[in-house]
Amino acid sequence: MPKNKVSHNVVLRLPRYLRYLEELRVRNVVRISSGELGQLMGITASQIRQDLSCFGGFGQQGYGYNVDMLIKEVSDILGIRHERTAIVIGAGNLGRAIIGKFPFQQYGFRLTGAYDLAENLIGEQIGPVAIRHMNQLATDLQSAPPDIAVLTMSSNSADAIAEQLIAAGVRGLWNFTNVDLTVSNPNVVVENLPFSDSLLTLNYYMTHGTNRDSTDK
Amino acid sequence: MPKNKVSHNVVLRLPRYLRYLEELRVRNVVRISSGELGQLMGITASQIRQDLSCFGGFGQQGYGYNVDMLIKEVSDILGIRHERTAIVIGAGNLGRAIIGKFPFQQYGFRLTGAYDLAENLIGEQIGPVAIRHMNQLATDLQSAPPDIAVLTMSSNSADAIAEQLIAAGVRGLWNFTNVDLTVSNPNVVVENLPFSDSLLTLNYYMTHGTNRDSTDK
DNA sequence: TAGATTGTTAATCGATTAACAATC
DNA sequence: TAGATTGTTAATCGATTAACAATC
Repeated sequence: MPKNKVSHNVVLRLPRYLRYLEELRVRNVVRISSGELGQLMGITASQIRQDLSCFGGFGQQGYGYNVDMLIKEVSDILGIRHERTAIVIGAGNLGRAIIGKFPFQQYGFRLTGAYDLAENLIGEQIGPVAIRHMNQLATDLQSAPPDIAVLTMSSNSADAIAEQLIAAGVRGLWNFTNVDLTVSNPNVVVENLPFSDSLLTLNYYMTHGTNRDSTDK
Repeated sequence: MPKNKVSHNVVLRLPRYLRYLEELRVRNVVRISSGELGQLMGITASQIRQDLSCFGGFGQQGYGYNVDMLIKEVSDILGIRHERTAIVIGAGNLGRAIIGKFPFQQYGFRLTGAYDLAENLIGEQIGPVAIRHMNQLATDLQSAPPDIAVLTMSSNSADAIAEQLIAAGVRGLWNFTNVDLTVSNPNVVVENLPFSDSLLTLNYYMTHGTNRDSTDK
């Protein structure tokens, strides 16, 4: 569908566009120009138009973009239309937070299972799912592998479990453990989200100053 | 301390260098060349040398880099040496996960408080801290504002609380809510970590294929 | 219509990669 | 010493910004 090559940087900005557009919709804003949106997001109007033009012409000269329509378009680009299934591996506090609070539906996902090793958690109902024991995972995967798995268990089992999931046909890994997963299968997509990297980035700028562009002597 | 301008991209890679180096140390690897490290991380040797050279010459011709020494240097660059204090706002599952599991110490932080609105949580001890009521925050901030605050409460109070924290002297915000915080004060650093962006990026590549570079017809 | 704003092409800027002399 | 690998300069590549004709 994309007209040209779409750079990774563009892909990273798309979800942010969507968030800002949804906030505009909440505020009952009907139309927005690239100039206004850029000001809101702290980026140039040029960049917005350039980014969107990778996927089509969604605006109108002299008018700008219809917020509702652009939300639909960006959602489609991000694949939200495809209903996908997800399971969560690990029902500790992080797993619970994600199972209970994360709005999977809003992003086109349906939560179909959650797994943990701790006996005392098995059977507990959180949000839409009941926690099952890890030793049931293999069987469950065989009957109906989910599209993605959310990894919130401890880092040391990450590689082995990832391998098992991929062998069963899981096509996406949303990885909250602190080890980068690298997967050879080119049909499997991995998104690593190491919290520590984010804190260290914060710490860097607290230490060296936030003047990313200024001429520091 | 940095010799030249340090681009944001470089800063984003530093924590990842640190993670890989620490893994090498665990595996008792004493020295590593930019070539080997690059292969491990999936980036070019040139990039590693270029990145590190922003901060100094840490290697040795014909030898490469001493792992231990480079860990120290990168840690220093990232400001881990500075002992900093942190509080967590919000003691729901996500807050608990972070309070209980995140290795703040390893990154130079000391957790000094946690706050929530829910009466039934007040006083509960998690890891090193006892949960206090949000209405004590103002007083606590007055006597000893922390260096950073970790925001894990619901998005709708984010702006107001951020403002309160900054007014009290907090210099860094590690923001897990789903709204971007933008802060006018140039001395305050914000790191937004919206989970949804990450899931949508995953979804994009699942939808369009992961061939970031291949010539897609 | 006149004004506003798009999509796109061209110009600029910055980041990554390649190359190599220096040297451990 | 010969081989390996750095730090750095130069070349390439890609991403962002600027400009503008097209047009709602």
